[in-house]
Amino acid sequence: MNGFVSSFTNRIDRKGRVSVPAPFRQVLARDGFEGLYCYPSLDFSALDCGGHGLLMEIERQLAAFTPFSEDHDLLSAAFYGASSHLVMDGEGRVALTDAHREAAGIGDELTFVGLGYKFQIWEPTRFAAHREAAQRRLVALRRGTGRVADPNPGEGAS
Amino acid sequence: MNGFVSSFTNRIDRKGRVSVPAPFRQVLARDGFEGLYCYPSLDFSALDCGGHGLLMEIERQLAAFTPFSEDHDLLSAAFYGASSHLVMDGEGRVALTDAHREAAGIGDELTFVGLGYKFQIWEPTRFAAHREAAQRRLVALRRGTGRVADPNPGEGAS
DNA sequence: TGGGCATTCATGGGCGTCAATGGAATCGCT
DNA sequence: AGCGATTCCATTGACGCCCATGAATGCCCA
Repeated sequence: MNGFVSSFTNRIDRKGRVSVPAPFRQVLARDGFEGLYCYPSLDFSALDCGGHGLLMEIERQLAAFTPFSEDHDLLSAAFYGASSHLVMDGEGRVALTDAHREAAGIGDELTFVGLGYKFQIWEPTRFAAHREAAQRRLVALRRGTGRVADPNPGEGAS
Repeated sequence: MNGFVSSFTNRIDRKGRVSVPAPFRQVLARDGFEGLYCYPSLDFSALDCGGHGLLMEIERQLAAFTPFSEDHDLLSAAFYGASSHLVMDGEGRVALTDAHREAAGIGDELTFVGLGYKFQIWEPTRFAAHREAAQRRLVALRRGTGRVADPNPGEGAS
């Protein structure tokens, strides 16, 4: 297991800096990525972040379109154009761009959320709502497949 | 037999630590997992815990969705985002996160419940109720299916 | 077979280290 | 020199690591 796991909430100081959680820094270091790759999510009001693993995944997606085609260039613009390469200071902090902070509706606090091959940055309140939605969706999906027999279908969940 | 079996109730000290039952530690050691993987159950107000076996099960489920799809990110958030990799100290203790303790309604005591390939962590009172419900349902199921001819259908089980 | 001994475990606490955070100092560019 | 941006240092709180205690269990031997 060497992906991004768990979630952490950190504060942004008045200079716009925020500490990247130490476990995530370790994953990035193992990944060999200097700093942090980051762009607004296409699906949520959050930021997608990662290192080489994420970049490779993006390129893999782009490879599905013929180079120099209009679609390819459009996608490239969407990904690369809106993304930035954040560098960490000696203490492992980064400064988000204003555009990114706006895109995610972030004030003076944010939540790092591990998603395995990448992680997301959320405004904490929005993430709380998002997580609930995610769990409901997961339960619905699993009920649909009926893969796992539930020993106690009547009892409440959290 | 090398799964998680039986249940144990331990106390949480004022530093938030709790001893993982020695038998469970041995199972994890045999599994080769350093520490303990843990996330809130989707069905109950409890925590699901385990080692490599549990992680592989999660990855297997996520693999059914293409990366970057909305569902994939949702599921990742529900699993990885809500989970944590707890490391044990020299005495085999772990510290639950506040979020996890809240999710399971845990105060200063908790119950480890072996489920074979994984185990759960419950607030002791809630688990007592859960176990009763489970037994009632088991009896009902057996009556309904009539799977094995029961010479004494009126008497209780176990 | 009963008592004593050794070991394992759960639990409590002290202490050093690291991470998160805040602020000062320095550098670079104009 | 002025201003923003980057680098460096200080504080504080959390966490990991270590040792002590005490209870319970299993083992050995008389």
